[in-house]
Amino acid sequence: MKRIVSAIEVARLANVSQSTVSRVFTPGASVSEKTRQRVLEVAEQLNYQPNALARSLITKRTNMIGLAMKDIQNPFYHEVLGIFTNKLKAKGYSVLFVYTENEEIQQEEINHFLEYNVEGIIITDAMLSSNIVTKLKNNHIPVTLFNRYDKNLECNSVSCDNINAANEIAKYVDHLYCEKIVFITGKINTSTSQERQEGFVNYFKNKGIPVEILEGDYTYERAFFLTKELIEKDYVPDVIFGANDITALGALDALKSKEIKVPEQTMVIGFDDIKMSSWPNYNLSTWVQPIEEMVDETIRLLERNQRETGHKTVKVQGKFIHRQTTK
Amino acid sequence: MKRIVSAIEVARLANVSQSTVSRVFTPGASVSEKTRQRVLEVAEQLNYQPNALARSLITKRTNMIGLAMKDIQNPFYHEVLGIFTNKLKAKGYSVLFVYTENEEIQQEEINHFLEYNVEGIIITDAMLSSNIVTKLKNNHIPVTLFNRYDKNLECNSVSCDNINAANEIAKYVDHLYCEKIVFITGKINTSTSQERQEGFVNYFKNKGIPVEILEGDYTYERAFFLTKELIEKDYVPDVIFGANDITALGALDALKSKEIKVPEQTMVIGFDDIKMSSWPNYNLSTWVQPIEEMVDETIRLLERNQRETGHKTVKVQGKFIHRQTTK
DNA sequence: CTGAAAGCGCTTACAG
DNA sequence: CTGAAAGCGCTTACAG
Repeated sequence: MKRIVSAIEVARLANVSQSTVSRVFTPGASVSEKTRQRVLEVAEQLNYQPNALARSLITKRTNMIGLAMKDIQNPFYHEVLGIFTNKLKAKGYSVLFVYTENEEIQQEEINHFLEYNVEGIIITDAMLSSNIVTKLKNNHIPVTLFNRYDKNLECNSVSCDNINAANEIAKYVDHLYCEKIVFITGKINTSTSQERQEGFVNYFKNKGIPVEILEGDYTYERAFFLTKELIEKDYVPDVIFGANDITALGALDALKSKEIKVPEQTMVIGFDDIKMSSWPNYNLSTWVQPIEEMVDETIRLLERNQRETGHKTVKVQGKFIHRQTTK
Repeated sequence: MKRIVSAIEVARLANVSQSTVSRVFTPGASVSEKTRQRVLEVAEQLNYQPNALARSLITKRTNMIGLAMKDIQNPFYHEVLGIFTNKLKAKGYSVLFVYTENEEIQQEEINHFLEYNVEGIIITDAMLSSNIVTKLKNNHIPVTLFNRYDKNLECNSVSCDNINAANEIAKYVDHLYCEKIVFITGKINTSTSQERQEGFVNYFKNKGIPVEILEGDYTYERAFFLTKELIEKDYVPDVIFGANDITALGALDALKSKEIKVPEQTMVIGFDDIKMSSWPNYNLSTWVQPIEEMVDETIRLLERNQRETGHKTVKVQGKFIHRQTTK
């Protein structure tokens, strides 16, 4: 049904060899201007387009990057996705996209990437087993974890310096003389939630100030419920720090529904700076993850691995942005 | 640097021909159980994986679908993306993902898909020029517009029956005895906004009731601004119908910021039923687009075109869901 | 600057 | 059930 026009047909019509047609479509190859024009004309007329698959087979370069993503729920990752595809496109890569439902990427999804010979894999918001990392290493295909980190995994990782960020937030909260301090975690098995908790709680531990830890799961609904429950138990915190913005937004809405004044009675702080956080109705104070920078670093690590082996861990800083939910 | 293990190497080690190795990895091909086991073992040991590129070259099937998406801002499309990739994966397709910044998909993006010989293209939340549609038709590659429609374009289209939906909403509003009725449009050059406006406005036109049209652009910010402006001019509508949920949410927040009681003073209705609309703090009444059904239809149309030519337009119905922003 | 030829890693008639 | 061989559409030394 579908007939692919090949270089041979163009060659015949243009009265050149197939090699010459190929050269016309290979940047940098030497072809006389006259020949080039003729070939281009015929190609246009025949609707010819070089077959990337055949080309990849011989050049061993596919220009494809596998991108796996979880948690399509969190708007943060949509921004991430948009930036990744744009930057990757600008560098001439295509994106093979996989949406995964598990916290850990499955063998099946990785096989998929391998079959297509992707030149690199980016995993956002999910983890890999060390088995898979090893397998990938054997196949010499570089992997970068985006916004996740595991010191036992021998692969690249790019994330925010969560510990330091949470520490800064704690410092900020502390200078506001808060006593009743609440941290709502994200999914507790994620490095992001663990690190943010560590940075936040440790600061106060050193000062002998207790922090109430509530186990969330990075969803709005859970944070809403937890906060509501808190208020119903007559516990009105001075500040709630949510492990991400969605969490903080859930807490914020629960506070509002209970008619707690923000920031007067309770302050709320998030993490990510998703678009919604700056909506007039929320105006959430939060930690800005520098997505662009993180994406750039991720791509840089991947490209670096095309020349040399080994893996690197990159932590970017980001910054606190003060809006209306903190004093 | 990267060395691909080929079927030849497996064949040598397993003491069979390369053809046999190939057969082991071709479902339905006849191989003796004994041979199969031996080959599988060696393959495992060598970390062998059939090369999808080489396979595609000869079978003329790539199992790749090109998915182009705009407006990564609207959460509706994230849900769409998640469902598409899952359903496509379940059918054995890979997704080549492109994020586009223009309302109209560019030639460049399409070329990209063509080079990789995708078996079908899905365009969500964006349009195509008729030029490109023609080119695609010449290349026999089926296209389906998702949530967009243009009667002049000779390609498949799947969308909600927006006219009827908006008509139903109008009917609902009407039985509540509203007089001051506002419609906030989306991007005015989109079929979705146009159709929703048509269905809504025509109903009232027939009754001689005027509808105030405000030109939005499918963003929260714009809707917030327009609504705020309205209230500041002392015009408090009985109902605001936003062309999508994000628009309605912007209007809703503006109303709240002006301390207008919802739904008592002003009712608000959206379209899409994104996750946020059911957040406790919003509880937006809206029209549910049946995404799953729409995605299924889209894939069905694409697969249909592998057997027969021609194009179809599918309209699904969806339903109104009453929450707290309407009486 | 250009052509003939080898080869990338597969599938699939064809023959046995 | 299995192997030898042709061929998918390209790139790229090699030779001229």
